[in-house]
Amino acid sequence: MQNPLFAAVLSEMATLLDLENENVFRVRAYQRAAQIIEVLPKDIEAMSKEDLMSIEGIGKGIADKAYEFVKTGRVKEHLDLRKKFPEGLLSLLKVPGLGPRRARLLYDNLAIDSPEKLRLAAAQGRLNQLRGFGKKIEEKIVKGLTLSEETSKRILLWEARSLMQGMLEVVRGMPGVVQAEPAGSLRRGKETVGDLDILCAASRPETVSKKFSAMPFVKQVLAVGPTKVSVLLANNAQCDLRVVDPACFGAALLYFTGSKEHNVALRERAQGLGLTLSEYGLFRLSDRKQAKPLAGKTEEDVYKRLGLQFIPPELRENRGEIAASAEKRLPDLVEEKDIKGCFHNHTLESDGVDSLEDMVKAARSKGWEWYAVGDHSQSLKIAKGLEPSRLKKKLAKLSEAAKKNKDIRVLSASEVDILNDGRLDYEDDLLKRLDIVVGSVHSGFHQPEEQITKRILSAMENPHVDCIAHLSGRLLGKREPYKFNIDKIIERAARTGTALEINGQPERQDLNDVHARAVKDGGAPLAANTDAHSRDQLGFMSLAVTVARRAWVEKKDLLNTKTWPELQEWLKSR
DNA sequence: GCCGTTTTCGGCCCGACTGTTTTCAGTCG
Repeated sequence: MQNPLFAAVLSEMATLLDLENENVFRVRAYQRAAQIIEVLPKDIEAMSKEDLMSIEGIGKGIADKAYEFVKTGRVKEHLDLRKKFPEGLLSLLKVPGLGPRRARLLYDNLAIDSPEKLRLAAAQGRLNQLRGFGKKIEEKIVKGLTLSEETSKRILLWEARSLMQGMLEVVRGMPGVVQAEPAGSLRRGKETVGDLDILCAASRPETVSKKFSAMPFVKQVLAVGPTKVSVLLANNAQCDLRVVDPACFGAALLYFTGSKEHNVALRERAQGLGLTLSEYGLFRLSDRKQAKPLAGKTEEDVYKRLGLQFIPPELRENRGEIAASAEKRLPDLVEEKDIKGCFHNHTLESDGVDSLEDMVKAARSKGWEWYAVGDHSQSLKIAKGLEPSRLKKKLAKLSEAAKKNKDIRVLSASEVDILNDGRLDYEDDLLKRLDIVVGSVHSGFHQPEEQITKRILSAMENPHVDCIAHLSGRLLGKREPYKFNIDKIIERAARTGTALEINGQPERQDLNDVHARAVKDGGAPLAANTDAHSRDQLGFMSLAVTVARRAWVEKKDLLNTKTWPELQEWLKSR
């Protein structure tokens, strides 16, 4: 899969062209193309130039470069551009407050091409000899240097949601606040969140923004105006609060939720209709003073006036949702209330912390109809994986639990390692006795793509294997995914009817949204699992469902929306 | 660089905040 690499090349070209002071629209075209390629479900290697050019935003220029990249592994113009600037200049652009114009000034006049040189020059007071660099800018950049080191880490969605909960309570309790909602990538359910965005409607905006910037949890105020505040929280997470009039809350929520690309596409659509859209509402272009909004109180109103179905926030990434909405063919996204059970959970027999009885009790209180409990297999020693003798004992315990719990069907399961050579960690006659077998890769992460792919493919060929867990093996912010061929795996999963898991652990969220959508489009079954290691972690189902929604997944696409009789039928058919 | 029931040339989303500026450029989302 060359797509991520080529996307990175395009993105860097955009930055370099920007440094060259190229036409901003040319720069934007490269940025846009990079974003498109990054989430393209099809491998560019397998696409013709015509295929590529049929995608909106990709023309002859980019298609030619894609062809060059696939063929030679590089793009000549990219290398030529790189020669013009030293490597460190690109890292300067990551400093908050430093964009291409100022970075170029620093480089041309003071030969500054790294954060270290910048810090030194600032300390020597050499910055303010430059035109446009006053004392304040200098201060801002020095602060930004430290800040970029501290805040470069994105927060996991799970953590961000719980932080947001607290902030919302505070904002909603402020005098004059009518309404407050989370916005930004958190509302869209992205796997990680760069900052926390809150939108609120209030009668007197300036008192809210003032009050907010003085809250005890605010460590530093980055910017404060009458309607917009940016602060750093105690944990170095950035939080933006925007205060608007209740009459335009919908337009503002739309704008503040993003994504940026979705908003741009919406505004372009508005223009085509002779309208203009901003956070203040939808207006006629002829209404210069924006005196009479056509829509703005709710998001639904704005979409409707643009001739669109309401688009759920999880889909707002400009990945075809606007066209689908215009043609009234948006998916009916799965919801957490549709979930009837879960395939992949652990108990204290291996590396969980709660007993089988407690896990079942927790599953029942979620209203599930069935629940599969499985621990790790013998090879995973670090997690106290079960040898065959212990597994057999556990099977007896499970059938006892199944007898005791009439209102929830307790199923026997195991998370079985796919060994380095592709064999499974238990013999077939033992696997046969389990209701659900979940196959996982927990070792050999550094094997070449072909070998890991082969292991997973051969596991799927085993008729006892029902589901493959956390396909990529990634841990967000800690471990990169190993290399595997997603197309081959999806094809095999569709043929063998093996489900691919959407794992709800906050660090995994694996499959990711792009892969999960490709699985759906490829006709293979999906299962949303908590991979819970404690009672509380059954809550991770909400994360798995969020990923599924971002992947355009409907109720019918997820195995664990099946009722117990439906699931029985599926198990029998395997 | 991309795109076209106004156009193959001339457009290309929209606004807030900041700082250094006497009217606006740069950055950010």
